[in-house]
Amino acid sequence: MARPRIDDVARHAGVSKTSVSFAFNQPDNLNAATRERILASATELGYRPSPIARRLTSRRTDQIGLVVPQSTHDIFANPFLPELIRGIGDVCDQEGIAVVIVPPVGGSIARAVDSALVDGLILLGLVANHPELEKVRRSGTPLVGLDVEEWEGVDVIALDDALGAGQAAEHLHALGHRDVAVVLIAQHPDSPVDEHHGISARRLAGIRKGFGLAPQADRSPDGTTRLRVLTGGVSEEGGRAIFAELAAAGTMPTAVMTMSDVTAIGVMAAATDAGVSIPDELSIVGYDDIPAASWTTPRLTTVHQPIRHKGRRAALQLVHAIRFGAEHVPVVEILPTRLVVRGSTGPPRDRVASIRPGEGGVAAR
Amino acid sequence: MARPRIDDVARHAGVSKTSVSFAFNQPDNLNAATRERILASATELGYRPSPIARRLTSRRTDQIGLVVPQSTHDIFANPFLPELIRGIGDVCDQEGIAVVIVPPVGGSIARAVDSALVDGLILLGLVANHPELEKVRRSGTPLVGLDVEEWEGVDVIALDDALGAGQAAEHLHALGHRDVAVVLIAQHPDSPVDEHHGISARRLAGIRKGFGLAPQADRSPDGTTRLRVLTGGVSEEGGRAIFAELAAAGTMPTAVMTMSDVTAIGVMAAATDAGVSIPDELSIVGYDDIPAASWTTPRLTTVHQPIRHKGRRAALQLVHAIRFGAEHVPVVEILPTRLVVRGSTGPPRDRVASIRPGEGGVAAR
DNA sequence: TGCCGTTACTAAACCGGTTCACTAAACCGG
DNA sequence: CCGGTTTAGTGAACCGGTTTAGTAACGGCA
Repeated sequence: MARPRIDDVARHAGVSKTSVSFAFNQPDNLNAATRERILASATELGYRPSPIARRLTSRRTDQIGLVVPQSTHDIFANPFLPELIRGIGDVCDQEGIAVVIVPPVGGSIARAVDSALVDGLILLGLVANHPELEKVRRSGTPLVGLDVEEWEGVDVIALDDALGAGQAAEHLHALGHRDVAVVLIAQHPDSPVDEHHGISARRLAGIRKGFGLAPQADRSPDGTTRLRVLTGGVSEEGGRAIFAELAAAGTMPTAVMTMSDVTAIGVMAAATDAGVSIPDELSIVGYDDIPAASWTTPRLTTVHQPIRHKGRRAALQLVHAIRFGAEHVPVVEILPTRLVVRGSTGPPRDRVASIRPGEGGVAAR
Repeated sequence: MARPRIDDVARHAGVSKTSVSFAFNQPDNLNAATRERILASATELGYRPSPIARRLTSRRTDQIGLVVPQSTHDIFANPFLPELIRGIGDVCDQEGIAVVIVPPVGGSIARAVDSALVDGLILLGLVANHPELEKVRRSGTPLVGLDVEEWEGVDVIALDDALGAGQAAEHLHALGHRDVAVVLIAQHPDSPVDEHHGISARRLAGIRKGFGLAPQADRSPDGTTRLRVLTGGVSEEGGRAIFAELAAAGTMPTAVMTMSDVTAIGVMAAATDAGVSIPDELSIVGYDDIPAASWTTPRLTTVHQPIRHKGRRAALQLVHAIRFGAEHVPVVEILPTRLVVRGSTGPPRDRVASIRPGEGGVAAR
């Protein structure tokens, strides 16, 4: 009744287990008749070589892991992830490698990594000072870091975060926005955003520069320009919560910049529900340029990043690192971003009236 | 230089390998001092128990596979999938089980399944007469089928496809639509849709009934009602292609029904680009009710299905099947669907003028 | 002192395959 | 008919852990 093993087949076919192994893996080593007999026995007994045992000798799992910093439920609320996986899949499908999602187990990324059945890992959204990062590196598995700072001996595929966010900030500044909410990424809702590390910190620096502010300042010396720095979850709901927070604050900013399109879409949806017109009463800028960014009305102004390409590059580097081991030379690759101006940004309302009544959106796409 | 093995640690710490194993798995079997010494040796040598070897004795991989009928690239173009995975993740994260994406390898699902490193499989989008299905079942791994017909000895989580699609059809019929395009799912672009099996066939049957047509008919006897049955890819691009196909056909239908929201969104985007107003000139109905269905303007009328719940149920049944083996009793569960009427459907234009000029949409969130 | 139950640890078997080193028989050219 | 090569197949070692069964040392108790 138990799963038949290779010895069972060998006995049934009257051969050694080596021959059974050959029948499946190196048929040319066997006489055609013998091979058929073995395969027939295997079929009759319902035998299939154990994938695990096979992996033990090959010492490869033919799997790579995508390490994400949050639960599967939360992380897949962001359409960025599927888009990234599409890129990873382009490489992995080709190579016969399966992709495993590796969320933290019991809150610990290191523990998840230690028990993960993979030949290599793509690390997503980990800040450089993450306490478990060094442990993960010591695990010995090949790593590719996405959106992390340069990292000794590890491949890194990242963006020029400050630049992309800075361009968006300049765009808003040029339109006349002086009171802008900036929504950073709340990774763990309870822990505050690190001002010195991570994606949010780098982008915030670019944004301040784009608005002509001093490095740590949220207001200009003359008080005319003001940044409201908030944090929100990366999901539609997170964006809706941000809008509610802003609406409850009394005065609304004239624009909102988010670190992800899905958050921006949430802000937009909540604004629309509340009868706030976009972009006249509120301009919204996203980040990523996921497909859904052009499904909204108005379409979302956002910082484009080549998500699928990023996934492909990460997978390619990882496959190379796995294949060539010590000979592999890690790469740090900064991918280009660009601001895509669509309909969700325009001059703030008080200036609209004096320039062009009616729709103040900037046409695009 | 090679990865240290358990024997290396044992030698270094001056104990047997059993003790090293204990240090990691059953610390209570060891004197505290010994345990610390072993762990120190392990750290010094950079030792970590091989996840594969571990799995060989435990005979569990602690992974489940999500078998998809297309490439990772194509399948993740549909936001349905991430939503499903969120549900699966709710269960798997809890149970310490990782989720693997299992696309066909070299076109063969059976081959992918045979080499998959999993304790069980969730099968997505496979028709009951799929040639490899029986092979997959014989692999002996626990299975849960999503959206398949009842299947001997296998858990099935599905929808009442005919009912949900039928309600949408009735809705369009009641609005006055008589010339409607129905976009079925093109699984393999080259192979025609099976009229008798699979999701598309079941839904089409419901649609015909909803329009008052005979079982195999695409026109009513009096010729007033007409269904144009097409197939398209499940992606925004697929939807855009469908619109192009319709636009090239000379006369446009007054409504389009699709089998997925993402296709509907593609149709809507292409229509908007072409200056076709929705729903006045073209009504659009989707299927699934993914989050993005309410990000469009107008919001998408669609058949809601409980996607995340479906994922959770599938994962729960699978975990149960894995845990209880022969004692597990397979279940067939039909989840409810409901039509959600939003803004993308309205009376066809020629009737709009006589009823209510201007926006003809049916309001809804 | 002798018996028993813990505690701490170990040798050997086992998980289910693949690979290495080797042999017996068949074949082949000179 | 002989030495050398090919074909077909085998037993044993190995992949890297866990588990089983057992032993030695020690303390407690009658």
